[in-house]
Amino acid sequence: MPHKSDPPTSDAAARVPNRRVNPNGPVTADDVAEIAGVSRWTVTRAFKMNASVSEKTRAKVMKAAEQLGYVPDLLASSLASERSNLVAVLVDDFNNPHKLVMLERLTAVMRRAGIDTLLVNTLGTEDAPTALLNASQRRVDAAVLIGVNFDDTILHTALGARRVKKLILFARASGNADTISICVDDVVAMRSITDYVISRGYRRPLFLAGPNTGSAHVFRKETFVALWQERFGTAPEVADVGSYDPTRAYQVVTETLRSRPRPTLPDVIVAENDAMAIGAMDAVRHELGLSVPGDIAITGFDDVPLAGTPIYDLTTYRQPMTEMAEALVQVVQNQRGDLALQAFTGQLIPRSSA
Amino acid sequence: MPHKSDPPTSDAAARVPNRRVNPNGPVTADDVAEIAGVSRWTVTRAFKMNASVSEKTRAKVMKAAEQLGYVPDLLASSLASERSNLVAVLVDDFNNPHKLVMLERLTAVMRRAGIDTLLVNTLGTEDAPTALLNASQRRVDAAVLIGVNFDDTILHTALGARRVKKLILFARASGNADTISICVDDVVAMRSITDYVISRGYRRPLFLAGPNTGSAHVFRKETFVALWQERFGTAPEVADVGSYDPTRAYQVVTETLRSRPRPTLPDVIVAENDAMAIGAMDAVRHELGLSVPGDIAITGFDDVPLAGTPIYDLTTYRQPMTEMAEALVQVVQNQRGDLALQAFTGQLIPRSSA
DNA sequence: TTGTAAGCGTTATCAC
DNA sequence: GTGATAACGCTTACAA
Repeated sequence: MPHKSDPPTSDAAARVPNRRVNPNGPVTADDVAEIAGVSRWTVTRAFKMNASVSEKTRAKVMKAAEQLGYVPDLLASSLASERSNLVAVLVDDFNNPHKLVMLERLTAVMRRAGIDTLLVNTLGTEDAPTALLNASQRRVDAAVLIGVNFDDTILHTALGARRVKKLILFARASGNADTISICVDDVVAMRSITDYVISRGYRRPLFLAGPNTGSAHVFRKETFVALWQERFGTAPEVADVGSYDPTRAYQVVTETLRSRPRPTLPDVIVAENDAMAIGAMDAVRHELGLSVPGDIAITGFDDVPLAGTPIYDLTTYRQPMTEMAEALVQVVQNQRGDLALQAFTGQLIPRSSA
Repeated sequence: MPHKSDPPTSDAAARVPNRRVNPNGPVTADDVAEIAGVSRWTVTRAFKMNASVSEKTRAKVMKAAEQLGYVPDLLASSLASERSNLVAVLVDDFNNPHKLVMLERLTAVMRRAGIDTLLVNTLGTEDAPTALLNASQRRVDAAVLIGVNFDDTILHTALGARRVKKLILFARASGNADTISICVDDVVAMRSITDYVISRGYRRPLFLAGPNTGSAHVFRKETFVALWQERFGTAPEVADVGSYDPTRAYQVVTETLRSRPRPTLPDVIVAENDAMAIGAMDAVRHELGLSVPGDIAITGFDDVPLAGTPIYDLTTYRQPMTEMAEALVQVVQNQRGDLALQAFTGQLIPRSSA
């Protein structure tokens, strides 16, 4: 046993297991074990919820731990076990303020569940697979995509034999059957928006569509068009903005409507999300000199903070973020792994813009 | 040597080091080493930048790694070494859209430097110490505070003997000498805003102040008041909003100015940040029915995306986020650890609001 | 330049 | 309910 031969160290105590050489170093479970007079494993158990430890022993351990300032090392724990309690959240679009709302809910709910968040900026669409690989190197329990331009087919290919255990689309439906998706039911949501718009008497809608991504798609445009067609027999006008950028929406609305005779203007703009709705409203007021909703009404989707301000007061649709985040936690913790798609129902928030 | 006695496994090969028992498990450096015909340590070296490996050996290793789909395990690496290349970013205020800009810059710059971001939602001010402790359990190389309500004195106390190696305040000055702070020089910034306001002929300012936090303070109000006093011999009017909330700013501006005779109204509102400036502008237009800048001009601070839109077109001050993020990386990587305070200079962005 | 042996601080397994 | 021992996959120190 060559590795058991006499070490060159002068101090024999340095070789004795369960004895700290450097009393100033980080406190480990061994230190606590020694003080508490139990084994290291018992210390570990005391820090777990469902472990079989007698209350007496646990109290003894906790006292020693507090005394020493011991807290379990999550890194060592992750290495030794199958779970890291770490989830990567990949974001590729930091322009939409709704991302901040999502991040807030996600981090709050996950932290309460003992899950930490690795925030990964994909630095542009092309980089997403690399970002995912990077996250996998930290052994995340799951990777959550809350961006818009991800193509989960590409991601799956890129992942290949990698060890990202779960790939979850958040607030976005997936065309890919083996990708878990947690989102609102776009059909239900658009139906309630469409019903509202119709009930308010609007008859010349302009639908403002966002980016047309591959599989991580929202089905809002398709749904609205289908419902309108079904109801009135005519297809509604659609303008493609191409991205969820309010500035682009501003430009597209301006270009689309600027030189039109008044009677041919839409009476309502139905935007795929609030960011575009806000850009559209700015354009209607600022560039076209028209009033909202007097001349043109507007609806959005997401209920970003700005939508609730008196300036915009936007009629929109709110997704149940907390519920969705809680579902995500359950999926990560394997309490709901069977469901590939989880569709939630949000609520219409009627305000004065439409 | 009891632990070296015959194992119950039927296959003797399972006991031989450097040989995989389960060929389907995760690929380790040992696997690559075997294929490449080198030692595990050489494989590790090949994946480091400044390691002393011959190009030939490295090529051999990389080929084997690619073939096996090997990537280094950052968790194991962190456990074994002193560096985790992981930085915790603590946020306690997800309402300010500027946070999204900061997060974008921070994550982008850090990721390019090989540093991953742990996003920690402090769930309210009281929870900050717990959040920090939580981050320390992941052995982060540094904790960055980009919130506004942190009191780094409390944090320091709470930290005590914990192993958060560095505590860094980002975009916020510190009153605490042993806390590193990376931010713009508020005095320089406010001087350029004040000079601009004065040069445009405004003489009846209203300063809109944010929360008055303990040590993680901004010195914008103090600076503006001092400069104005110095220049005109009179103290400018100040209204305390108490938080960086546009809705609060909206209310405060409305209440403060609503019933005032026109000649006593301010001719310019200098807000401590864009969020408040935007709320103020909405109030001036919507509640007071006045025009900007015709009746009342407005300036902000941060240059959030919304500030650049035609509706607000806000005169503001832009912080050099990328530079600041790069400085942060250098601090984290110990290339600048000597500096306690790093003050950057941003630039005034003149627009039509003032 | 490359290899060997001993950790890093947990968890897993299986005894007692 | 509790304890001993071997992983987990890498880095450090030192030897070759």
